[in-house]
Amino acid sequence: MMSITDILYNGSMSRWQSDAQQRLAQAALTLYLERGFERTTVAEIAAHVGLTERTFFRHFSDKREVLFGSSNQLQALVVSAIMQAHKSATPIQAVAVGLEVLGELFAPRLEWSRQRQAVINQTPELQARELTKFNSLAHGIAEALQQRGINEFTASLSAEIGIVIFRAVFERYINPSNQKSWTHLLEESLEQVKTIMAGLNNRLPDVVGAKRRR
Amino acid sequence: MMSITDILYNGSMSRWQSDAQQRLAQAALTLYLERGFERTTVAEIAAHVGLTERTFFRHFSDKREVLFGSSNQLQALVVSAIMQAHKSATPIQAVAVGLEVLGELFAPRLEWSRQRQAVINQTPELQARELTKFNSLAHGIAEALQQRGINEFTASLSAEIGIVIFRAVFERYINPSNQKSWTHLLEESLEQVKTIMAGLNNRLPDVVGAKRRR
DNA sequence: AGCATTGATGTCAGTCACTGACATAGCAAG
DNA sequence: CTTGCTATGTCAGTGACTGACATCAATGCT
Repeated sequence: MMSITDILYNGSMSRWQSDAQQRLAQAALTLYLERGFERTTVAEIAAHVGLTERTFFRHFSDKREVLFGSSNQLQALVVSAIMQAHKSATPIQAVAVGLEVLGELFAPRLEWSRQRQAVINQTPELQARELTKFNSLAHGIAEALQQRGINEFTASLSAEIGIVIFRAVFERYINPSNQKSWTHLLEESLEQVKTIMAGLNNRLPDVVGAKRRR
Repeated sequence: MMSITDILYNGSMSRWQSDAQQRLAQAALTLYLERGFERTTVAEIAAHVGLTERTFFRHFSDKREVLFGSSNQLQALVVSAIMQAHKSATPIQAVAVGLEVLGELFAPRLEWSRQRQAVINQTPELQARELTKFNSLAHGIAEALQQRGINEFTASLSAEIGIVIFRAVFERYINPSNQKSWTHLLEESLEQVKTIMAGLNNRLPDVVGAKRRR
């Protein structure tokens, strides 16, 4: 069974020039915070660590991607947890198990996560990239659920609900005034979504039905 | 009370050169379908309707945005319907009402919607833009729900669940093999999400709990 | 009719993200 | 010491997007 560190560890550490990648990512975050994303040029980032624009693009496909290196690891973690969830777990329970393990991922990097999120929240281009990462994560989760024998429709709906919940939990977890644990916030959000959907049963004096009957 | 056509009608029609915008959008979709998004240049699109690259950018902020002109109207429609939903409707019912009216929007434009979606599905850049539109729509819905007196947490969760459901419905509605009505697909998806969330109650032989107790 | 105004468009020069082709240099293994 | 691999540099180029300024036709006012 893979441990968290197994999954997180980047196996292929080339011996020279150990961490151009890391240094570029750090410099990028710093500059994005100082000058803003749009007002910092890739050449600047590279120069700040003694490298060239061209080298930056050999490490990151994109000016945006430099902030999203960890999302692959995140996805691997969630998927792995979901596949190991108890066989009798329902789809939403499996997703919950997958999301719960992320608490251990963010706890140590709280301050970094806040800075990163501050930049993203100021930059539409980065928000768009974040959304595509979430979308990719949803697909990964849906796939994992299908391997648990769940049909595609249920799997993708469950996965996307998982993302909705993840985003809600993360936003509140990151908030400086938050006191609650990751797991606690997760349970609250799950419960809230369940409650919301139970609201489907409410009898209406017919407004929806009115159109349907036409 | 505003009608659909009231909302959709673009009030400020300048009399000259009435539809450079429309013609650019049409040419763009056509070219994106033929050559693919990345292999068509903005200059080409403009040239195809006898205009200049610079003029394109006066009508659309972006090479992508040319495919998303109708999303503002869509958002206005949904929001308007939600605000007019019966007072006793639960949050998810209000959202359902909002989504239902979209059936009338897509039915007449089915073929166009399919072509547009075909291009988007082939182009990551456009998928990202689509996700930001959905995100914006979610914010609009959440705001509308808050104006109905719903707290922010419930409102934004309901709104994002609404988006998840919308995407599921739309994807199936667009599918050439689909026979079901928009409303029918909507009801199915709502019911499915409710069922999924009900799966939270399943008693587990403890896998989730195991970690929590540690 | 004549003239000033306004809004849509054109022209031009420039910035910056990103790419392909080719060159260099350090370290490793034989 | 030579051969090879890999990270990096250099350079030229494309295409999205912007700002500044010019043009031109339709409008409205006199």
